[in-house]
Amino acid sequence: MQRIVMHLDMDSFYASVEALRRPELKGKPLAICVFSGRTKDSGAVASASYAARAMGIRAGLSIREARAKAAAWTKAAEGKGDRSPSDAQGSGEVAFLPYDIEYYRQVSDRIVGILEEEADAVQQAGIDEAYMDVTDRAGGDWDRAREMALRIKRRVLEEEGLTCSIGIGPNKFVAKMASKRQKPDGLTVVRTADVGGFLAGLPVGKLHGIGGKTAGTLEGMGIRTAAELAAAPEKGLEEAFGERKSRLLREKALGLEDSPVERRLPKQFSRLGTLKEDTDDTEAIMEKLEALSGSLKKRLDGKGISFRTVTFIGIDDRLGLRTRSETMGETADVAKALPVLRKLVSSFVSEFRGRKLRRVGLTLSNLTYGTESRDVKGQKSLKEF
DNA sequence: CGACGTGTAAC
DNA sequence: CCTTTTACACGTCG
Repeated sequence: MQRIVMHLDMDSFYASVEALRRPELKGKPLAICVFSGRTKDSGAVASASYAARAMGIRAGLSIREARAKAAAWTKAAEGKGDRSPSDAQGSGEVAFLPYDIEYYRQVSDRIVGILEEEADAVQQAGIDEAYMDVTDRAGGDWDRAREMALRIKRRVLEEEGLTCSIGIGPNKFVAKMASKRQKPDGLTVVRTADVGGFLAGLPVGKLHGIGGKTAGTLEGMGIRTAAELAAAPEKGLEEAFGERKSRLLREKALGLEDSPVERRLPKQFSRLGTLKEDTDDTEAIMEKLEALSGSLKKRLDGKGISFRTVTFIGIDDRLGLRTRSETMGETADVAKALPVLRKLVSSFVSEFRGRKLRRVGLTLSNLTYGTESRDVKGQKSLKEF
């Protein structure tokens, strides 16, 4: 049977969730911010509501830049005595709210619960998106799949008060591209026969998985659209990208992909934070790492996860990132990670003497789920579950 | 092959 | 002067 896959993407997820908590904010320009704590306004925007996006505020901007955009907008509106619809909704009063990932995770988990009731298989792909395989339930019928998507959108709206956009296609890649087509509150179906036409005119950089670097290289080769990429001579691509990646690029251009929708367990957990001031002092760094590891501990303990590999992440004053890691002989808990981190940090600072760090963090990986322990060869040595 | 470090990508 | 978190590919080393 022809596979049918959906991709659901929540609309400006963080901002919409905050608007639910504080209904007076609904429809207003909101910027959900990660305040780094270094200065009053240091940090970045993690998500912006649609009213804020209309002012040019979007995820990734520094909070300072976002405030400048908000101010510029207000000034322009005042100067013209203008009250256009988007700005009647509250220009000049962009709400800059702190981001609350714990809470967003709770909402996200409930939405995934809904999806699991509606689909044959669900794969979470980030806090605000998920793939669903609906082949069996739709009986391979695109119209039925569309009805299912409408039902999912209705349930998410009724039960969580949130809108989302859904794309439907013959595989995950096309479904993902389709969900981006119409937002917010969109629904886009791309049948197998329509895949070619759907992708052909898209700039290569818009294809999921092709970022700035790859798009730049392709453009340098005169390849600008998916159709041009699909038709590009194999030889040139392989010279630039190697065999494996070339094949991947070609498949993207053609919308060919067939990986299953499957529940995945995280392979690593990490936390990164900004130091009050740049430092090369092991003790100051350890203090920050202890705080960060505490929040990781909560997440791991709750799920009964242990790990073998600890990675120290250091980001210097020029924003260059370096890592140092060590794998232990047996699975460990967070308490055992601290002495390992201390070792990694001190070797790091002596190696990069004079290079002060701005941000530090840690990653825990090589995970073991459940209560079993594991020896060096990765064999389960106690109870299987 | 496992371990380690880096780059790319998406969020 | 700028966030966070995760995944994965690739090169290299022993």
